[in-house]
Amino acid sequence: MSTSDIQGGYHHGDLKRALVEEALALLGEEGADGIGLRQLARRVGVSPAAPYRHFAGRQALLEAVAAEGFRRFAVLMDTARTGLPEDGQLVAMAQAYVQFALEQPSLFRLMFSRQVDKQGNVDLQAAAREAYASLATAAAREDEAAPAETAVITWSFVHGLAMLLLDDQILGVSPDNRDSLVRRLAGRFVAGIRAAVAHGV
Amino acid sequence: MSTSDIQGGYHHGDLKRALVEEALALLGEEGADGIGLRQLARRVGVSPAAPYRHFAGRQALLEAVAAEGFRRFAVLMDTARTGLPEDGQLVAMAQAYVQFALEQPSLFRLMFSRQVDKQGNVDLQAAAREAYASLATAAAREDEAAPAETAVITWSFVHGLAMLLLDDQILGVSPDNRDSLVRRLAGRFVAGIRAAVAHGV
DNA sequence: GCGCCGATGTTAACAGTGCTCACGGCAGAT
DNA sequence: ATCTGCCGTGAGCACTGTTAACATCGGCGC
Repeated sequence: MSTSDIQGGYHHGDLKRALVEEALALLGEEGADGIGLRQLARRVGVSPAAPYRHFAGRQALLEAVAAEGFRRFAVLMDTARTGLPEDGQLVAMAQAYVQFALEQPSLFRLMFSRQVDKQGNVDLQAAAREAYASLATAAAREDEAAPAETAVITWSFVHGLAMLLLDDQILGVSPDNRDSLVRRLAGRFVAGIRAAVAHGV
Repeated sequence: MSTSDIQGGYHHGDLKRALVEEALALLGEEGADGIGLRQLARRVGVSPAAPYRHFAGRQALLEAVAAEGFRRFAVLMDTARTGLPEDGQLVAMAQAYVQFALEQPSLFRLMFSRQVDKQGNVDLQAAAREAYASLATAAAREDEAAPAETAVITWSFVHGLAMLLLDDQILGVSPDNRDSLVRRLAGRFVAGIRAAVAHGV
């Protein structure tokens, strides 16, 4: 009786999970602002106060959703690189990073918004770190002299690119040429790193 | 009688500006979520419905605040590069970019949040573009073969770095070593571009 | 089998919010 | 002096997060 059992009764069965899932579904339709505890409770079919048995408040619920988002993000990033030669992993992961951001814009925004507090939520913090781990590792491999710095630079570039695309800030980008743009930019960026490493900066 | 005149009367004088300024002040204290039209009206000393004479709604008010943020951002970026040799401008602007984000975290977040819609607000869109202009120009100068791509890559890197620092996502960063870290990373990034350009990628 | 009890749900209520609408007062143009 | 339009007021609606007191269920000790 652990996950989604006989939910037809006074007790729901697995309300906590149901709330998070419903919130994720709702995030696909509207932004994080439109996601409220009462609306969520209504959708799941419980009273407005029921969620408070499982979450300290709205923020706690949002943090649980964000943590789940980071877990899915981590899986996606890891899937993107498996089976590829080492010198192609970075570009592939950059594409996956951007793809996730654009396919789940509201979730991605929530994950990096101020509505969730990574300092005060260990679970969330751990999920976030894990998501970056594979990207950082691949980036660090490019530059054995200064792995940490190269990792941060790469991560910054990819994250920023995702953000700017999400904001539709880059001119002349349409859904069709977007993938190729990301591939081109990421390739160019990686080439820059390799050139710098090769010629000793 | 254009700005802040005799405000002691039935009519306020320059309520629109007063609301935006109060909102900016409030942003320094709490996040954008804590900023409400009623609270704002209360602080300024008008009735709850008064703001609706100047803004279509809460979102419009937030967009005006964000636009003002972009204008200040643009000034800061431009100030940062003036008087410097061309080959040092990029790093200086990167520092200014990050500094702005860290000094006004709530405003910066608002500027790039979904709460403001850059597509549907021409004023806001223009202010945003202007803010990036000088950074993009300086970046484009580095690579005459592919100026646009290099500009986007640089912009992505700087924006991502600011975001990650804002999120306290980068390990081992404290207020004292932060500036030097940004300078080092930005310098390294620029060196990468130059190496790639010099050796033809 | 029985009663208790903690976990989990419900109902009612409070304060606060965005937003709308009908109204009222001020100021400059006619 | 009157008219007109801008700008602020007040009341009210529907909604939200959150809390407190109460109800119900399932499992545990007896």
